[in-house]
Amino acid sequence: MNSVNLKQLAQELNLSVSTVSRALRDSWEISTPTKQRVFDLAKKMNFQPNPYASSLRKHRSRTIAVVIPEVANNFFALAIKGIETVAREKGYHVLIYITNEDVGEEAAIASSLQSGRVDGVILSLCGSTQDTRHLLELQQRNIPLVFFDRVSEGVVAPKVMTNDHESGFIATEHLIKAGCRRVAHLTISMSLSISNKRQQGYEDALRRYERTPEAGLIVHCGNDEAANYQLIRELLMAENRPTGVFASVEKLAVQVYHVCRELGLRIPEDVKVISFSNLVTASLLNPSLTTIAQPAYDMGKEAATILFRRLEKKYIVVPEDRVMLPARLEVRDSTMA
Amino acid sequence: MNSVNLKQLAQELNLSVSTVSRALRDSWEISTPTKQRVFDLAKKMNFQPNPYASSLRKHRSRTIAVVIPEVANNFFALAIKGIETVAREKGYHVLIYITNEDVGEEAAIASSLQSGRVDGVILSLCGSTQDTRHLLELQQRNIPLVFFDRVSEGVVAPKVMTNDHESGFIATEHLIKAGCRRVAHLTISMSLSISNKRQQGYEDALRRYERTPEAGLIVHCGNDEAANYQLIRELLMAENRPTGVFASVEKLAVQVYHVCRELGLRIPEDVKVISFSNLVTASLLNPSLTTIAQPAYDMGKEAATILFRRLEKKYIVVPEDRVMLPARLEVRDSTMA
DNA sequence: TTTATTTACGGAAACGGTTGCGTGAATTTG
DNA sequence: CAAATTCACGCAACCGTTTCCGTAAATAAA
Repeated sequence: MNSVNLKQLAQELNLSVSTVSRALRDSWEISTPTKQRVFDLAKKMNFQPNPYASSLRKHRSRTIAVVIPEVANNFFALAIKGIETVAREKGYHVLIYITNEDVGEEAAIASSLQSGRVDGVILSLCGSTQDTRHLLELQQRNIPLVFFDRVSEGVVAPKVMTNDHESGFIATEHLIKAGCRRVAHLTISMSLSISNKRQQGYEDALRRYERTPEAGLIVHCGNDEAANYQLIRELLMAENRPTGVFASVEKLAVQVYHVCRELGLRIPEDVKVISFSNLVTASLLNPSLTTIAQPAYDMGKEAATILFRRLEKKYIVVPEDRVMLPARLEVRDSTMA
Repeated sequence: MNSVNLKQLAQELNLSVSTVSRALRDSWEISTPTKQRVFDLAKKMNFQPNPYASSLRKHRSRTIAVVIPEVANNFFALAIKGIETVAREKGYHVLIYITNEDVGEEAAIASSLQSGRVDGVILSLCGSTQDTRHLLELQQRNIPLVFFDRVSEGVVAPKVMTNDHESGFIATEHLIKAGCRRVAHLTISMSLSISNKRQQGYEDALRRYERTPEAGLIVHCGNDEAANYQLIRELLMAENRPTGVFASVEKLAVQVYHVCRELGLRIPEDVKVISFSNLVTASLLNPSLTTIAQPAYDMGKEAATILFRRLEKKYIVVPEDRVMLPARLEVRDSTMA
């Protein structure tokens, strides 16, 4: 283990432990020459203060938790990168937890975070979360919580999100203007606020262009890839199949591509496709995919920044910040007229 | 903060702190009825033991660090998922650190991990790492280290890797058999062992088919996307340009696609492309990309499993495990004859 | 019945920093 | 020159758990 500690430094320098501690924290109470001696020896012995002793005494761990539904997804990966960047800048450490879209796991993780292990939590809900008691309990323990992307409307906490309603509207409008008469929407959750907003945007766009939303054109997908494939397959095999598909997440767009390939449907001639996505290869797909790209990296940075603001200046109490970053429509071949 | 602690439980129950502590750990020294009383109250008061107090006392944090060069990359994202899965199963927590392919950051992170913050480290080197003193220092502090994918040959530690030499050979052979006379290799590092092995496999395949490796056909790329693009552009604009390209990482293959698009080169007619890659969209690219796919998720799980074996049973000392998981060749249109 | 052992628990010392308080010496102020 | 500050540092309590001992009572062995 790490055996060099304050006591050893103190002994070596004929100083008290407290003096060494203060010197290392550059306290004004310690004379410059003494500080220098301490710094030098600490460096020479490669002293690393035990973070757990410090955390125990100070009730601050300089550690945050990031809880996300999945990681093998460019959006969340970029968000993590943004969070980690800000965190390391601020001298914080980042614990990562993956819920695998399972509320049970999410609740278990949240519960374990009540121990004081982290100073704050950045979280993106899993698709099935309805009951948010586990998150309220976190807050009751005075552990600040910041949502990003998949936020909870029921929990009062800062939220970093994109303009989902507007984006849903734009995506749908884009398909309509490209000539689609029947536009379908693939969604992942009935409870997630972002899903509902995107769907609302979709429906509003339909009405704006004098179409009636049809239940059959809204497909609720889940976490089972094979089942999703079947749902999409049925959608596209129907006689009055849609000529445009708006996917709320990229994995569903990928499935649409596969289904079209199987059914011999041409994109964009037979079916036009648009999707929320941060795929780096969107422009290289066959055909290239029109996307609504979210500023994932910036969202991560923003969420982290808000959290650290709360952690470091407690006197600023902003119970419900809402940061809305714009998503970008990137038009490509999959929606060509 | 979390205010319910052992002392409060003890007071409430008219027991000593030590008894409550033992009861919660289900010690045989405590009678069954007492244990039950303790359990009940702990549950009722939602007691969560302070992990830092415990870590301080036990010199074990039940936390590991994962250090990777980047996260917005399906390979590393899947590896993290594998690691996190095993870790949570074992009751461990996962700290994540991203080096951004910068040795300086890697060294700083390794140095900070000497504090005892983590019980072990899982690491994938960054491309520029040559000096590994910062890793040796970790080991001197008795912090177990496990490499995955980008391993260091100079450091004695368990390594989870793929058959890079063989894969490099197979990839090159595949291009040759598809009819490529001149095969280029795009690599990311001159020091990384996996890069060297892949390149060695490439060169051995060339010799096996009676070709001489040419320096001009081996392109050393870096971290600057634009610079890489230019390098690849020059390669493919040369009069005696290669008819086959073997990319050692997927981001370079993506660049090849973009360059070909700009130059009007057809894949696979003019240039055939194969790449190490875990892209989910490989089959949907235009044209679909032939890949060497690494079992990223399993590599993460394996690395974590080895680490925990070390952490939990110290008496089994296996200084240098080497686990070699096979990569899979997935033939697609980008290498069609 | 006496002695040895087991049972079930309490006391207190760690773990390694942090910090409130105290103090002698040096310096400044009146 | 006396009094008030300031300076530079040490002492010891504290954070919450764990664990080494110790011990009274209960039980078992002799």
